[in-house]
Amino acid sequence: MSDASRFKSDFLREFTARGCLYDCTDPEALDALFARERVTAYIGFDCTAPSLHVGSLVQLMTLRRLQQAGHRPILLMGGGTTKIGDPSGKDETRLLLSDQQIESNKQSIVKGIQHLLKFGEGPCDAIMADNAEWLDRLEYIPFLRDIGRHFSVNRMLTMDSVKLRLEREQPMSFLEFNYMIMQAYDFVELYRRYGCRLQSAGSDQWGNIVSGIDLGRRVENAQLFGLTTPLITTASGAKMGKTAAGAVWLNADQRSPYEYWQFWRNTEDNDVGRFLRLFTDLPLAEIARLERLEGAELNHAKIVLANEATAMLHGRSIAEEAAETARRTFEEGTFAEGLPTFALKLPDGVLNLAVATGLAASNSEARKLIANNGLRLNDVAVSDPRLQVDESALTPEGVLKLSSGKKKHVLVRPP
RNA sequence: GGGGGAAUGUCCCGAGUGGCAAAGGGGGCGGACUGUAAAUCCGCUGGCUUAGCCUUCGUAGGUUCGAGUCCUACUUCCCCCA
Repeated sequence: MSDASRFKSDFLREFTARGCLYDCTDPEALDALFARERVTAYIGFDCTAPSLHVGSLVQLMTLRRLQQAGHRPILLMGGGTTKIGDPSGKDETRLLLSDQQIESNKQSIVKGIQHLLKFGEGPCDAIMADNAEWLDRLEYIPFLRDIGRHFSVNRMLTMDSVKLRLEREQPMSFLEFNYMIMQAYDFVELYRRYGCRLQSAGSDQWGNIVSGIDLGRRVENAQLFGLTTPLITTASGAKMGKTAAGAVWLNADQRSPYEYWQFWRNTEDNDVGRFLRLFTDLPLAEIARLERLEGAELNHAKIVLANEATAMLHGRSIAEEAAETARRTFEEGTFAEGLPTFALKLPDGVLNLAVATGLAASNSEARKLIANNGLRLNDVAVSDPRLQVDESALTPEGVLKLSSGKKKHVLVRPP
């Protein structure tokens, strides 16, 4: 699947060369379709949280690359399917969200990723849809007769999303069992509404995609396609986008642009080239050059990666600010205004400050951090957990820098 | 319907003779070494007003000076017989 030269279409050549392609139904026919006409394609995102995280970035990049190659992407928000919950890859049923929660998550998600795609009325402007528009209105009996009859329960039981749950003896409700059918129906509905021919997603969605393709053939006699991207892990094998502090959210109000920049800056050496290809728009030749850097020189490539990834999500000037904050903090070791800042009243104990700024989860954890020589106040290690911090500790700039370890720094500025 | 087994530190896996804040991993955090990398080594890893106190071993009761450990009931899951 990695040989880009076998494709004729610009999109699939580029997509493959960047390491985005995992699997594809009928690659030859899809390639021909891409080469021949403007293709409408979609990816669905459920609204389970107020923000997507880095784990969804490959999918978002797919939509972006489709658009760049002159095709038309559909961003499908799962306002309806989120009410059911996707069982794929999960051992346990997810908590059900309220309709209001789903709606508010949807708004927030869309806001967070607006820079990645160009929406509008043009021929390859992105379209936003919400499957609640059609799923909420389904009538049970007609739906079962028109759509349900095309699904074989025997076959559904063999799909990984269901099979794995059954094999591991984890309960699966009938509600979740229906998720696959809803997703399949989405594909058909998007075909009817927008002439959508392709669904893309992560490789764990293969079964759901194929179900949609089958359904399209049966009810619309349409030839639909599926394209999956690899599950991205780091070179050390960890799932990407999960850090100790939790998921790497895309929305700025959950993970500041500076922290987002830092996330990319801390990429492992062995991931730099791959991540540049997957997560930036830089030309492949430029990436090849950056990737050849060795030793400490590779840090330059990581900075480029952080700049590009942050600029794409938040805009170029915000990325530059983040880069400058990082440069001042790490290269000069000085105070940088762009660090996460907390307004806290000042005569206070260090333990309280560490907890209030999120550097420690509890007083006990803060004590342990101090015992391990890991907490620093204005770059000086704190040795006494009972230390009281007052205004005299403020720098000339009127702030206080508190650090946990070498990398996590925050500022405290009294109100 | 009958019989047997399992549930442990709210990240995961997992040991646990009646004295247990509970072995050992993984993961995570901190330190050393570095390049804000990896690998390696060391420390920490329930909470609090931290020489002490409080809350934890599926749920609810009970026996005991003392229960993760014994008894009873319940819940969920696994295996066997019908």
